[in-house]
Amino acid sequence: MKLYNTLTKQLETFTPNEKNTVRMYTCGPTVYHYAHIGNLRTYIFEDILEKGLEYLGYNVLRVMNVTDVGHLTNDSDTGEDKMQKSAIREQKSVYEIADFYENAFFLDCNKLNIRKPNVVERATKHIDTYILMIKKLLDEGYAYQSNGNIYFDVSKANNYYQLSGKNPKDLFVGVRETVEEDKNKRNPYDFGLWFTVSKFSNQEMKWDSPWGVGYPGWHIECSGISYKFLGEYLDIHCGGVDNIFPHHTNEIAQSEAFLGHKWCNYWIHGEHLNDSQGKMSKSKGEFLTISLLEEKGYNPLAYRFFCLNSHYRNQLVFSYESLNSAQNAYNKLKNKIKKLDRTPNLHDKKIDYYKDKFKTAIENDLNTSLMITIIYDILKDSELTDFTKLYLIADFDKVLSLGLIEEDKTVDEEIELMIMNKIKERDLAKKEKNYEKADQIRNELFARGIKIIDGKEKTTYEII
RNA sequence: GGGUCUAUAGCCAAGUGGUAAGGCAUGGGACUGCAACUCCCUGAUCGUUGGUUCAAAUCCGACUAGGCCCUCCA
Repeated sequence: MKLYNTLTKQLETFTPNEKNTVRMYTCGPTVYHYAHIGNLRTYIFEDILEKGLEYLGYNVLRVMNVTDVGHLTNDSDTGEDKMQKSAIREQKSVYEIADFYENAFFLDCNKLNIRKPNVVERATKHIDTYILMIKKLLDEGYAYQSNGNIYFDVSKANNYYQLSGKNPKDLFVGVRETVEEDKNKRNPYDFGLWFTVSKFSNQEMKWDSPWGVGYPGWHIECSGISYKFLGEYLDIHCGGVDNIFPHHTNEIAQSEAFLGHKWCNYWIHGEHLNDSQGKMSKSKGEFLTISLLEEKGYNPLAYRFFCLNSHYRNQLVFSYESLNSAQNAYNKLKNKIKKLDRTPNLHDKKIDYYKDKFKTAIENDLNTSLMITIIYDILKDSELTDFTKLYLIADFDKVLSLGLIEEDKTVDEEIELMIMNKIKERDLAKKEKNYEKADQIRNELFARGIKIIDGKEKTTYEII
């Protein structure tokens, strides 16, 4: 399996620390608002990675955090905590907000067939672990206390700039003016591990610590949760590209300083979904959520299909034109699969051939577009029986999770009889060239979710 | 300014040195009373420009355009 590693900036053959087990950590959502479809693109990619690894025979242990504390809001409103801000906006406690949006997040994931990771942990539930880590970092000189807060000293870290590819000499150039300099830091890239002096007024979430009552820095939660649930050695860490710096960079610094050795071997990042203006955000343009797409008549899985048609490391531009095209293609594809004959008749001559092709696509840095093409190839292959086609597609859909194989919709006999009578009636009307009546029957059935299909030999129907 | 990524038909997109997958849309045809569904046919020399090579969309350089990051972000 080849994956692009941000750490080394190249495609690498993936080898986990433990032979058949993959320890994988993925940064989760900050639950202060609904996720937009751009956020969800990253979770789709991670879902494919997890399932792809499983398809190749690995046992994947996946952990994800849910951030329910302490992130700043976007740059238009300075010095407010996102959770706090939502709490004020919605007049709920920060914990109620977190519960609500965490739930909403997993509902969205569910609609997109994104499987929930084995372990999902709230940031606020592991304060003791962060304190333990920070203590050690202080003891070993990686961190320092300054004016009530604890900071990580970036100059003590090995290869601090490796992941982001930044050059420390260019530190100050171009740093945004809106960012207020924290005078307590020794080095401008130093980052907070624990705050007792809050930038926010009425910070609601606070915990006791050896350094006073306060709250953890943003980066320590992922290092802490990963350490607690996956141990000292991590195989894969994922997230969106925007996390490369500073979040993941800082995670590496603090985790490796704490552990005293290399922590994670593969850093895999998903590119963004953009709109015509550039990066999608919650504060700009239309706030695109899965629910909004549903309201507009789109199937969430058509959005998944849209994402899978491109590569996770390519920026993808969202437009309704593209989504329409994806939904069209998705429906047609499902339609073709629905028409396959389900009579058991396995003919396995080419099963391995297609499975190998599919594996190769996974191994090629998750080439999802190619995976979908293989489905089309199978459908067109006249050497395969329908049953074999269904078997293969179902097998591949374990990774793609596009809901390609639907359960047979059974119709009870009474209704079936009714439909057949209607069809007979309509055929008669057609024979008599009474098209008005024929169309009326067709419309009537359609309104009840029954679609008439006029074939060459006979008329059939389909339940929609 | 520094870093990083990208540039393939109307749109999405694969391609990792040997003469351009796939999908959507368009147009034509078959089927139909009409329509829908379905089926068949239909399109590009790969941003520009140098170079390496027997051979480049694929490697290297320059240029152009664009995205993202530079302590909020998937």
